[in-house]
Amino acid sequence: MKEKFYITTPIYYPSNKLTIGNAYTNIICDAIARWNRAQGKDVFYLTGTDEHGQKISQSAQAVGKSEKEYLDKMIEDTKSLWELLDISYDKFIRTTDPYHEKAVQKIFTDLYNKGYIYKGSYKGWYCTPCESFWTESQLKDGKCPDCGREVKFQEEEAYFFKLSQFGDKLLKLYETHPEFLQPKSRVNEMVNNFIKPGLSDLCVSRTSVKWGVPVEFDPKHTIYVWIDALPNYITALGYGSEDDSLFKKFWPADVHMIGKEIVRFHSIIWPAILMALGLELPKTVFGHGWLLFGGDKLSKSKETGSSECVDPRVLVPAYSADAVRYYLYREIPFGSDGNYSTESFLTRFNADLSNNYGNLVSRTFSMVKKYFNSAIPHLYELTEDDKNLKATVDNEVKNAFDHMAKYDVTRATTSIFNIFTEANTYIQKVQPWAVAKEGDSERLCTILRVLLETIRIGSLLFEPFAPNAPKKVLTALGVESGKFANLDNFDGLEEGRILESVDILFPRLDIKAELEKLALINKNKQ
RNA sequence: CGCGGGAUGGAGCAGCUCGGAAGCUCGUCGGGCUCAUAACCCGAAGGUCGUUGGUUCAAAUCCAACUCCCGCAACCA
Repeated sequence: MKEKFYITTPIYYPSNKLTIGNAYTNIICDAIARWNRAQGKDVFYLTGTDEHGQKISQSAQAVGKSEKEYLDKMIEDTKSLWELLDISYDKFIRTTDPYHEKAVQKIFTDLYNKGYIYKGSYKGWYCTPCESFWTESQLKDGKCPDCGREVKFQEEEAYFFKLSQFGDKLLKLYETHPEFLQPKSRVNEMVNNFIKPGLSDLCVSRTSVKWGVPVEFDPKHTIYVWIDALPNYITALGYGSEDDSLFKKFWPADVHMIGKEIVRFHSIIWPAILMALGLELPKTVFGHGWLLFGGDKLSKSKETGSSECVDPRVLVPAYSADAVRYYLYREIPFGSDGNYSTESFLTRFNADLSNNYGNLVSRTFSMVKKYFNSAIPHLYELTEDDKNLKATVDNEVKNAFDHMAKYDVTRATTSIFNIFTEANTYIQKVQPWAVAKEGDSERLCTILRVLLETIRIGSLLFEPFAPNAPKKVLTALGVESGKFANLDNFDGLEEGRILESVDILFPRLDIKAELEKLALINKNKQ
């Protein structure tokens, strides 16, 4: 049986248009999903949206629509964004999908029957216009942190999940499974901030919020976000429905990829819920860092006001999904926060994609055309130079695999590009044009074959990150894309086959002109 | 004393777990090549590794104190 691989993104809250920050998570997951598929694994890649709660109702009202109408439009936008970025998800879950709502009710009832949920009362500071409860510490100068108006202390009936029982079990989980929560530095944060001070029980229902899933046995309550949103990872697989074959096949998840701000929910609340349900825990929860803009965190409101144009809906049509994706993998150190800047995006585009990879393909193909009428030449005996290049390729292939096993897309892409850099250096060293002048045809054959094979291997490895340009190259080479094969040898091409010509993959950019262009677009948007 | 992360040549970063002649990318300057997308290759300049003190034959790396920046504190990826 094929090895399975289950990867998830968070489900996004569509109270606003998604930003490049949300897209970052999906872009990372996409490379990991494609990488695993290329290895022949049976991959399930899940993404979706979290569609309940007060804010959705408010956002819908603001534009004079029903929740359903509002959401359908937002979900359409979200899906088109994923399409734009070539996100190859296998399933898109909406928490308003009927099968999810049913399963969530079952889970809630199940937890109640098992004694993990009890009825109590929720006390807090209530802001009437916002219809929201706030804790003491959330208040800003004793007023509502959202609207700044007066709040009053209120009490309402609510159901609670016995989170407080799980402190020790969670500590033990972190201890015995250090790979559960990554990067490691996040473990201390959780333990010191939340577990050590003692976990309190979690409020899991509301009577004041109408837009939500009703509690089966007490319908004036709606199920609050925790038990509604987090279980999407299992309901998407059919848990709690008639057909749970996918659940049996894919659960537990290999990795929940999330942003660091929701680490707490995924490393404390979610495993506690799973333990209570008696289910297996995900193998890894990975809290990646954020994109920073001039050192600031991106927020939805800041995006338009920023001097940077970071809207993927603008960047992708102008520079390709490959470029936007590659930039994020390469420039943002995986796991940590990283700075996004338009200038460094454009610089990387030129330096890595045009000059290094694109030009390598271009110069090699042009020589094969010029010297051999585009027929893939024979590989004769390797010289020292050839063997050195081969050694580098072998080594970087291995590195790329090691890094991807840890989901480190930054180091993986770095390794892959080392291959292209090394190939460019090799060309300069062996000077095929000089060999051609000397008339040493055998040597020339070998040099170009070595280069084509190196390009083949590099392109195969690069394809999960940038699904378009490498595929063009592989197609031109007559190699099946999306499938790792012959990565350890120079025997993956069909001798004599005629290379198809390839257009310029990444046309070099005039950075100054592009910056001006983007600034103008950004200005008009405001 | 709330918790956590960071401070390394002009810019962005790696190295710090297991101390031993400071590295990468971009930029700048000089040279080479001519197959290629004015691309590619080689070389050079540029850093008292936040501050102070300690351990050591030896510290960016370990220890202590301090300064500055950033994030989190029950749902902004």
